[in-house]
Amino acid sequence: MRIVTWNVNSLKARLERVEAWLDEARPDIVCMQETKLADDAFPALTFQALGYESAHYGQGQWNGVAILSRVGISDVVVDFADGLPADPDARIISATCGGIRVSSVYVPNGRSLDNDHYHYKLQWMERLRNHVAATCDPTADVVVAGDFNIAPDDRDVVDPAKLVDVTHVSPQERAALMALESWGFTDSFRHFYDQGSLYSWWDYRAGDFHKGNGMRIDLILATASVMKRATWSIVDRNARKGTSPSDHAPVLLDLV
DNA sequence: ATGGTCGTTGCACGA
Repeated sequence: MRIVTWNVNSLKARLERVEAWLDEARPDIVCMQETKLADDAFPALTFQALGYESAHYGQGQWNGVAILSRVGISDVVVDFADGLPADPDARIISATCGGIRVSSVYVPNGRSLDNDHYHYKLQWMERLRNHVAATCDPTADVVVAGDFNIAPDDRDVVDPAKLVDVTHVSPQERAALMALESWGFTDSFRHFYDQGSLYSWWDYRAGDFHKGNGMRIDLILATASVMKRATWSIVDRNARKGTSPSDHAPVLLDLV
């Protein structure tokens, strides 16, 4: 079974490339972020023709998350299931696919450390942990995959010394991610590669991709029972090349 | 040399 997370940065702008990539990589479960579509604009029939059932939670214009599955999709939950007031943004959708409880998440960017959006980001991460703890068992098959907008540690950036007092690397953000992982998750890519220099996002500007100036912020978190089945993980940076790419590359995790 | 590009929308803003 192949599980993928990919921030497509507008499915409307990216559909042709997404279709071509799905045909090539043949994933079984795809967690997608930043579809930037309303639910009635989501191209479910296009994915159906490629063999995928799907569930989408969008608002149009910004955000928007989806799950595609070739191994069934049931018990779809949009937003957090914690009884608190709904998140104003469409940033999380969960479903059961092939026996795995899967969530596709688009963690808030944070913008800057002195921005209200940064506090929203930290609160969102805490709420994500509570959501997982309330709805899942750490001994079960659970995957939370998506754009976390957090580089877990200094191996996940090019030059840590240049990243002081900025989002994605602050101790508070990293602690929030560690708190989520401590519930029972492994950063599956890191399980297979303990070196750095393999990133999942590169700014469109300044030729960052070609300079290798990226960050690893797209993660597939998996519980122990899923990790026992894991055989390899990779970032497909080829998907970041060529005409009209997303600024993120897909991350893959294969299970037996 | 400290910018630079995208995607949205609408004549800026978010990432």
